Amino acid sequence: MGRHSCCYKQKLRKGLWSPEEDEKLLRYITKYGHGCWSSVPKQAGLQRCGKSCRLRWINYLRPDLKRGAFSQDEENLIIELHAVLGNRWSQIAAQLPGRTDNEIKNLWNSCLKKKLRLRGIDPITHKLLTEIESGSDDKPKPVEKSQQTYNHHLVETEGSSSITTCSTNQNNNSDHLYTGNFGFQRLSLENGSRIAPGSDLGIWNPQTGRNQHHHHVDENVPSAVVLPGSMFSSVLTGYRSSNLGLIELENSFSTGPVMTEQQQIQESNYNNNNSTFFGTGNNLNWGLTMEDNQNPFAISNHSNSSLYSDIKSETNFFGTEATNVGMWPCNQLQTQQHAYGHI
DNA sequence: AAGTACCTCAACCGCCAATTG
DNA sequence: ACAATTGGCGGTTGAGGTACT
Repeated sequence: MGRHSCCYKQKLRKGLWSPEEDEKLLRYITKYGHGCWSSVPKQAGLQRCGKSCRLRWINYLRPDLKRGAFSQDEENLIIELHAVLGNRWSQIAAQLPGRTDNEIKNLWNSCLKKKLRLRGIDPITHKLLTEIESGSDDKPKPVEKSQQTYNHHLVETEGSSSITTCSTNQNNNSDHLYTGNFGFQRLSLENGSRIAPGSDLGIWNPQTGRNQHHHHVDENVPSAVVLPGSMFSSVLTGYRSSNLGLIELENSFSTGPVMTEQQQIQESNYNNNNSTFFGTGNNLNWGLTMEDNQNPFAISNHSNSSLYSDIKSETNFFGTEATNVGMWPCNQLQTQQHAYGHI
């Protein structure tokens, strides 16, 4: 197929749209909506195929488009999303209101790829070019779906190969392992922090202002389970870093509570009565937490409904957009939003 | 000034999956 | 159940503009 059947039935215009055509399409859709695209050109009096009308509307005419150059924030976000999603432009565009997949794709191909190379980063794998040249065996991102079947144990990864690279120093500061999301908060984990298996982690490079490495913490890290006390040693204001958690990648971009981790939590052998919360969340303004003394072990004995009984509203959750799973000290849960993060 | 190379970006192409009849 | 149609996506193209020689 390819070209739709309507294109064969009559001689249709191709190429750039004239202002008159734009006007016709805009007027028609504003008044009637697009409905079935294949019938739009006829109704609107256009010598175009429906597919062409759809594209013109989506990429140029619809009123919610943000015009003009991409901001630095947007560029950074695209780079981070690309590291996770690869060339899934429509999914990337879904995280940038007012931007189309087409323009993001164009920006990537014409500009961002080049910028990354200049920084010494491979735009396909998002790894340092020097690492690639030296023959690293690490597989490139994005994580394939098949890799996202995490096991459900929270384990200490200190000393494991997944995390030891985070302990190197750069710029006279420790090379923090940042966890977080695509919002505007960044949480740092000092070397030795405990990471959930199955997590995707990034290491923030202050020189480049972005993640330089991505690590997928092995699902079968053999260490024991514990998370005594605070997991996050500091909070910095900045941009996103990586995904940390147990939620499937696709779900991490959904808009409502992600229920899939329920089973994961229930199966967790996390067994600790101290103050650490195991928080889960997803994007936008929703997050799921376990309250009070409901450590995951205790919650695992609750009914399914109680596990998700506490859905935090916007006011209690500072995170935005894509989120995975995280942990934070309970004494900061309600009052110091920036401290616990939204992961 | 002219020719060429490069860049940007709107639009098309071809494929796939979902929907429709 | 099947084929045709449709919507959606990522890859690619090429016109027009700009920079360089």
